Amino acid sequence: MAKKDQMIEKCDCDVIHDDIVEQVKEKMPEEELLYDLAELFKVFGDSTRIKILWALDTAEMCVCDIAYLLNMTQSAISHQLRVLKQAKLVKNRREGKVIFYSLDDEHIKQIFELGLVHISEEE
Amino acid sequence: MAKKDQMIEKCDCDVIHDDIVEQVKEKMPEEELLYDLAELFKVFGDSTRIKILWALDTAEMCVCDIAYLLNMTQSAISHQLRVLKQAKLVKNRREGKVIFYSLDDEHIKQIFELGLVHISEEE
DNA sequence: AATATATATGAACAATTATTCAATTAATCA
DNA sequence: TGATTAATTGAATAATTGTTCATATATATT
Repeated sequence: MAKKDQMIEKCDCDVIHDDIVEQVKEKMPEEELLYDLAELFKVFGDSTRIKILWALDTAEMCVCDIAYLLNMTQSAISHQLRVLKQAKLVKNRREGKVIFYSLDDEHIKQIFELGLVHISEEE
Repeated sequence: MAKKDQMIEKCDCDVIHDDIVEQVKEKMPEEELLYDLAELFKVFGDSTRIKILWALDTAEMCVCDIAYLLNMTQSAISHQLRVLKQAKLVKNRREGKVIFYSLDDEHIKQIFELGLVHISEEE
Protein backbone atom coordinates (compact mmCIF):
# COMPACT_ATOMS: atom_id res chain seq x y z
CA MET A 1 0.00 0.00 0.00
CA ALA A 2 0.95 3.65 -0.06
CA LYS A 3 2.69 3.28 -3.39
CA LYS A 4 4.81 6.29 -4.17
CA ASP A 5 4.43 7.86 -7.56
CA GLN A 6 7.89 7.37 -8.87
CA MET A 7 9.30 6.83 -12.32
CA ILE A 8 10.98 3.49 -12.75
CA GLU A 9 13.85 3.57 -15.20
CA LYS A 10 14.53 0.97 -17.79
CA CYS A 11 17.19 -1.47 -16.76
CA ASP A 12 19.96 -2.00 -19.25
CA CYS A 13 20.23 -5.71 -18.63
CA ASP A 14 19.50 -6.22 -22.32
CA VAL A 15 18.15 -3.74 -24.85
CA ILE A 16 16.22 -6.45 -26.65
CA HIS A 17 13.68 -6.61 -23.78
CA ASP A 18 12.11 -3.42 -25.12
CA ASP A 19 10.23 -5.54 -27.63
CA ILE A 20 8.86 -7.82 -24.97
CA VAL A 21 7.66 -4.96 -22.80
CA GLU A 22 5.87 -3.38 -25.75
CA GLN A 23 4.34 -6.68 -26.78
CA VAL A 24 3.10 -7.38 -23.25
CA LYS A 25 1.71 -3.87 -22.88
CA GLU A 26 -0.43 -4.35 -25.96
CA LYS A 27 -1.91 -7.62 -24.78
CA MET A 28 -2.63 -6.56 -21.19
CA PRO A 29 -6.24 -5.70 -20.35
CA GLU A 30 -6.97 -2.25 -19.04
CA GLU A 31 -5.58 -1.29 -15.66
CA GLU A 32 -9.09 -0.85 -14.26
CA LEU A 33 -10.27 -4.25 -15.41
CA LEU A 34 -7.32 -5.96 -13.77
CA TYR A 35 -8.02 -4.01 -10.62
CA ASP A 36 -11.64 -5.22 -10.61
CA LEU A 37 -10.44 -8.75 -11.19
CA ALA A 38 -8.18 -8.52 -8.16
CA GLU A 39 -11.12 -7.21 -6.14
CA LEU A 40 -13.17 -10.22 -7.15
CA PHE A 41 -10.47 -12.67 -6.13
CA LYS A 42 -10.00 -10.79 -2.88
CA VAL A 43 -13.58 -11.75 -2.09
CA PHE A 44 -12.75 -15.40 -2.77
CA GLY A 45 -9.60 -15.07 -0.69
CA ASP A 46 -11.18 -15.77 2.68
CA SER A 47 -12.05 -19.24 3.89
CA THR A 48 -15.25 -18.13 5.60
CA ARG A 49 -16.55 -16.67 2.37
CA ILE A 50 -15.36 -19.68 0.38
CA LYS A 51 -17.28 -21.94 2.76
CA ILE A 52 -20.41 -19.84 2.52
CA LEU A 53 -20.29 -19.88 -1.27
CA TRP A 54 -19.62 -23.58 -1.38
CA ALA A 55 -22.53 -24.22 0.99
CA LEU A 56 -24.89 -22.07 -1.04
CA ASP A 57 -23.92 -23.98 -4.14
CA THR A 58 -25.71 -26.97 -2.64
CA ALA A 59 -28.72 -25.22 -1.20
CA GLU A 60 -30.31 -21.91 -0.42
CA MET A 61 -29.79 -21.23 3.28
CA CYS A 62 -30.80 -18.74 5.95
CA VAL A 63 -28.24 -16.77 7.93
CA CYS A 64 -28.66 -18.71 11.16
CA ASP A 65 -28.26 -22.05 9.40
CA ILE A 66 -25.03 -20.89 7.77
CA ALA A 67 -23.83 -19.70 11.16
CA TYR A 68 -24.68 -23.05 12.68
CA LEU A 69 -23.07 -24.96 9.82
CA LEU A 70 -19.82 -23.03 10.06
CA ASN A 71 -19.93 -22.65 13.84
CA MET A 72 -19.64 -18.89 13.67
CA THR A 73 -21.72 -16.03 15.03
CA GLN A 74 -24.63 -14.67 13.03
CA SER A 75 -22.95 -11.32 13.08
CA ALA A 76 -19.76 -12.58 11.49
CA ILE A 77 -21.73 -14.41 8.81
CA SER A 78 -23.92 -11.40 8.17
CA HIS A 79 -20.90 -9.19 7.66
CA GLN A 80 -19.46 -11.62 5.15
CA LEU A 81 -22.76 -12.02 3.34
CA ARG A 82 -22.76 -8.30 2.84
CA VAL A 83 -19.35 -8.51 1.16
CA LEU A 84 -20.56 -11.34 -1.04
CA LYS A 85 -23.69 -9.46 -1.98
CA GLN A 86 -21.77 -6.33 -2.88
CA ALA A 87 -19.65 -8.47 -5.17
CA LYS A 88 -22.89 -9.75 -6.76
CA LEU A 89 -22.02 -13.29 -5.81
CA VAL A 90 -25.09 -13.95 -3.67
CA LYS A 91 -28.65 -12.70 -3.55
CA ASN A 92 -31.31 -12.98 -0.86
CA ARG A 93 -35.02 -13.09 -0.27
CA ARG A 94 -37.00 -12.55 2.89
CA GLU A 95 -39.57 -14.99 4.21
CA GLY A 96 -41.01 -13.59 7.40
CA LYS A 97 -38.24 -13.08 9.89
CA VAL A 98 -35.89 -15.33 7.98
CA ILE A 99 -33.69 -14.22 5.10
CA PHE A 100 -32.56 -16.83 2.63
CA TYR A 101 -29.35 -16.46 0.68
CA SER A 102 -28.46 -18.16 -2.57
CA LEU A 103 -25.81 -17.93 -5.26
CA ASP A 104 -26.15 -15.18 -7.84
CA ASP A 105 -23.52 -16.34 -10.32
CA GLU A 106 -23.06 -19.28 -12.61
CA HIS A 107 -19.28 -19.28 -12.69
CA ILE A 108 -18.33 -19.51 -9.04
CA LYS A 109 -18.27 -23.27 -8.95
CA GLN A 110 -16.23 -23.43 -12.16
CA ILE A 111 -13.68 -20.99 -10.78
CA PHE A 112 -13.44 -22.99 -7.56
CA GLU A 113 -13.02 -26.25 -9.46
CA LEU A 114 -10.18 -24.78 -11.51
CA GLY A 115 -8.56 -23.55 -8.32
CA LEU A 116 -8.80 -27.01 -6.82
CA VAL A 117 -7.13 -28.48 -9.90
CA HIS A 118 -4.18 -26.15 -9.35
CA ILE A 119 -3.92 -27.04 -5.68
CA SER A 120 -4.09 -30.77 -6.31
CA GLU A 121 -1.39 -30.51 -8.96
CA GLU A 122 1.18 -29.06 -6.58
CA GLU A 123 3.72 -31.76 -6.00
CA MET B 1 -9.08 -13.18 12.73
CA ALA B 2 -8.93 -14.14 16.34
CA LYS B 3 -12.00 -16.30 16.05
CA LYS B 4 -13.18 -17.44 19.44
CA ASP B 5 -13.89 -21.11 19.88
CA GLN B 6 -17.52 -20.92 20.76
CA MET B 7 -20.40 -23.25 20.18
CA ILE B 8 -23.05 -21.82 17.93
CA GLU B 9 -26.52 -23.06 18.74
CA LYS B 10 -29.06 -24.13 16.23
CA CYS B 11 -31.62 -21.48 15.58
CA ASP B 12 -35.22 -22.57 15.77
CA CYS B 13 -36.33 -20.53 12.84
CA ASP B 14 -37.56 -23.78 11.28
CA VAL B 15 -36.76 -27.31 12.29
CA ILE B 16 -36.80 -28.49 8.69
CA HIS B 17 -33.49 -26.73 8.04
CA ASP B 18 -31.75 -29.59 9.82
CA ASP B 19 -31.96 -31.55 6.59
CA ILE B 20 -30.36 -28.80 4.57
CA VAL B 21 -27.47 -28.40 6.97
CA GLU B 22 -26.78 -32.14 6.89
CA GLN B 23 -27.02 -32.25 3.12
CA VAL B 24 -24.65 -29.33 2.71
CA LYS B 25 -22.18 -30.78 5.21
CA GLU B 26 -21.92 -33.94 3.17
CA LYS B 27 -21.21 -32.15 -0.08
CA MET B 28 -18.68 -29.65 1.30
CA PRO B 29 -15.02 -30.42 0.61
CA GLU B 30 -12.72 -30.82 3.59
CA GLU B 31 -12.05 -27.79 5.74
CA GLU B 32 -8.36 -27.86 4.84
CA LEU B 33 -8.99 -27.96 1.11
CA LEU B 34 -11.26 -24.95 1.31
CA TYR B 35 -8.63 -23.17 3.35
CA ASP B 36 -6.02 -23.87 0.67
CA LEU B 37 -8.42 -22.65 -1.98
CA ALA B 38 -8.86 -19.38 -0.12
CA GLU B 39 -5.08 -19.07 0.13
CA LEU B 40 -4.80 -19.47 -3.63
CA PHE B 41 -7.38 -16.80 -4.33
CA LYS B 42 -5.71 -14.54 -1.79
CA VAL B 43 -2.68 -14.64 -4.08
CA PHE B 44 -4.86 -13.58 -7.01
CA GLY B 45 -6.43 -10.88 -4.87
CA ASP B 46 -3.83 -8.20 -5.47
CA SER B 47 -3.67 -6.12 -8.61
CA THR B 48 0.12 -6.09 -8.74
CA ARG B 49 0.22 -9.87 -8.74
CA ILE B 50 -2.62 -10.06 -11.24
CA LYS B 51 -0.69 -7.77 -13.54
CA ILE B 52 2.49 -9.78 -13.18
CA LEU B 53 0.68 -13.02 -13.96
CA TRP B 54 -1.10 -11.50 -16.92
CA ALA B 55 2.18 -10.13 -18.24
CA LEU B 56 3.92 -13.47 -17.87
CA ASP B 57 1.10 -15.12 -19.77
CA THR B 58 2.33 -13.26 -22.84
CA ALA B 59 6.05 -13.64 -22.36
CA GLU B 60 8.78 -14.73 -20.03
CA MET B 61 10.22 -11.62 -18.40
CA CYS B 62 13.04 -10.58 -16.11
CA VAL B 63 12.41 -8.77 -12.85
CA CYS B 64 13.59 -5.37 -14.01
CA ASP B 65 11.40 -5.51 -17.12
CA ILE B 66 8.37 -6.31 -15.02
CA ALA B 67 9.25 -3.43 -12.72
CA TYR B 68 9.58 -1.12 -15.69
CA LEU B 69 6.35 -2.37 -17.24
CA LEU B 70 4.36 -1.84 -14.05
CA ASN B 71 6.25 1.27 -12.97
CA MET B 72 7.12 -0.19 -9.60
CA THR B 73 10.37 -0.77 -7.75
CA GLN B 74 12.37 -3.92 -8.33
CA SER B 75 12.06 -4.65 -4.65
CA ALA B 76 8.27 -4.55 -4.64
CA ILE B 77 8.15 -6.80 -7.69
CA SER B 78 10.65 -9.19 -6.20
CA HIS B 79 8.60 -9.53 -3.04
CA GLN B 80 5.50 -10.31 -5.06
CA LEU B 81 7.32 -12.79 -7.27
CA ARG B 82 8.29 -14.64 -4.14
CA VAL B 83 4.62 -14.91 -3.15
CA LEU B 84 3.74 -16.14 -6.62
CA LYS B 85 6.53 -18.66 -6.59
CA GLN B 86 5.52 -20.02 -3.20
CA ALA B 87 2.04 -20.53 -4.60
CA LYS B 88 3.62 -22.45 -7.50
CA LEU B 89 2.18 -19.99 -9.97
CA VAL B 90 5.49 -18.87 -11.47
CA LYS B 91 8.90 -20.40 -11.97
CA ASN B 92 12.25 -18.82 -12.80
CA ARG B 93 15.58 -19.47 -14.44
CA ARG B 94 18.83 -17.62 -14.16
CA GLU B 95 20.79 -16.36 -17.15
CA GLY B 96 23.86 -14.60 -15.86
CA LYS B 97 22.83 -11.73 -13.64
CA VAL B 98 19.30 -11.78 -14.98
CA ILE B 99 16.52 -13.97 -13.65
CA PHE B 100 13.64 -14.75 -15.96
CA TYR B 101 10.21 -15.54 -14.62
CA SER B 102 7.46 -17.42 -16.39
CA LEU B 103 4.11 -19.00 -15.60
CA ASP B 104 4.11 -22.39 -13.91
CA ASP B 105 0.44 -23.24 -14.26
CA GLU B 106 -1.92 -23.97 -17.12
CA HIS B 107 -5.09 -22.82 -15.42
CA ILE B 108 -4.31 -19.27 -14.42
CA LYS B 109 -5.55 -17.72 -17.64
CA GLN B 110 -8.73 -19.80 -17.55
CA ILE B 111 -9.45 -18.71 -13.99
CA PHE B 112 -8.87 -15.08 -14.93
CA GLU B 113 -11.12 -15.37 -17.97
CA LEU B 114 -13.93 -16.78 -15.85
CA GLY B 115 -13.43 -13.96 -13.37
CA LEU B 116 -13.70 -11.42 -16.16
CA VAL B 117 -16.94 -13.00 -17.33
CA HIS B 118 -18.41 -12.45 -13.88
CA ILE B 119 -17.25 -8.84 -13.77
CA SER B 120 -18.61 -8.03 -17.20
CA GLU B 121 -21.97 -9.55 -16.31
CA GLU B 122 -22.60 -7.21 -13.39
CA GLU B 123 -25.30 -4.86 -14.49
C1' DA C 1 40.61 -7.70 -6.50
C1' DA C 2 37.44 -3.96 -7.24
C1' DT C 3 33.31 -2.28 -9.37
C1' DA C 4 28.87 -2.49 -11.32
C1' DT C 5 24.47 -4.55 -11.93
C1' DA C 6 20.29 -7.69 -11.17
C1' DT C 7 17.92 -9.61 -7.72
C1' DA C 8 16.65 -10.96 -3.01
C1' DT C 9 15.72 -10.10 1.76
C1' DG C 10 14.49 -8.19 6.40
C1' DA C 11 12.57 -4.65 9.21
C1' DA C 12 9.37 -0.95 9.57
C1' DC C 13 5.22 1.41 8.57
C1' DA C 14 0.66 2.35 6.81
C1' DA C 15 -3.42 0.46 5.27
C1' DT C 16 -6.74 -3.08 5.19
C1' DT C 17 -9.59 -6.57 7.16
C1' DA C 18 -12.20 -10.40 9.91
C1' DT C 19 -14.30 -11.03 14.06
C1' DT C 20 -16.43 -9.54 18.33
C1' DC C 21 -19.53 -6.93 21.06
C1' DA C 22 -23.34 -3.96 21.73
C1' DA C 23 -27.10 -1.87 19.82
C1' DT C 24 -30.72 -1.53 16.23
C1' DT C 25 -34.18 -2.97 12.81
C1' DA C 26 -37.86 -5.88 11.11
C1' DA C 27 -41.15 -9.38 11.48
C1' DT C 28 -44.06 -12.61 14.27
C1' DC C 29 -47.03 -13.90 17.92
C1' DA C 30 -49.00 -13.80 22.44
C1' DT D 1 -48.75 -3.34 22.83
C1' DG D 2 -44.99 -5.97 24.53
C1' DA D 3 -41.96 -9.84 24.00
C1' DT D 4 -39.32 -12.76 21.09
C1' DT D 5 -36.49 -13.88 17.26
C1' DA D 6 -33.67 -13.30 12.78
C1' DA D 7 -30.81 -10.38 10.83
C1' DT D 8 -28.15 -6.01 10.21
C1' DT D 9 -25.01 -2.45 11.48
C1' DG D 10 -21.19 0.32 13.53
C1' DA D 11 -17.27 0.77 16.41
C1' DA D 12 -13.32 -1.41 18.33
C1' DT D 13 -9.57 -4.56 18.14
C1' DA D 14 -6.17 -7.83 16.56
C1' DA D 15 -4.01 -9.68 12.72
C1' DT D 16 -2.43 -9.49 8.10
C1' DT D 17 -0.37 -7.41 4.19
C1' DG D 18 1.98 -4.38 0.35
C1' DT D 19 5.41 -1.12 -0.28
C1' DT D 20 9.57 1.28 1.03
C1' DC D 21 14.17 1.65 2.51
C1' DA D 22 18.52 -0.18 3.55
C1' DT D 23 21.30 -3.95 3.01
C1' DA D 24 22.94 -8.44 1.26
C1' DT D 25 23.90 -11.84 -2.42
C1' DA D 26 25.34 -13.38 -6.92
C1' DT D 27 27.12 -12.81 -11.41
C1' DA D 28 29.80 -10.31 -14.83
C1' DT D 29 33.39 -7.08 -16.19
C1' DT D 30 37.51 -4.42 -15.84
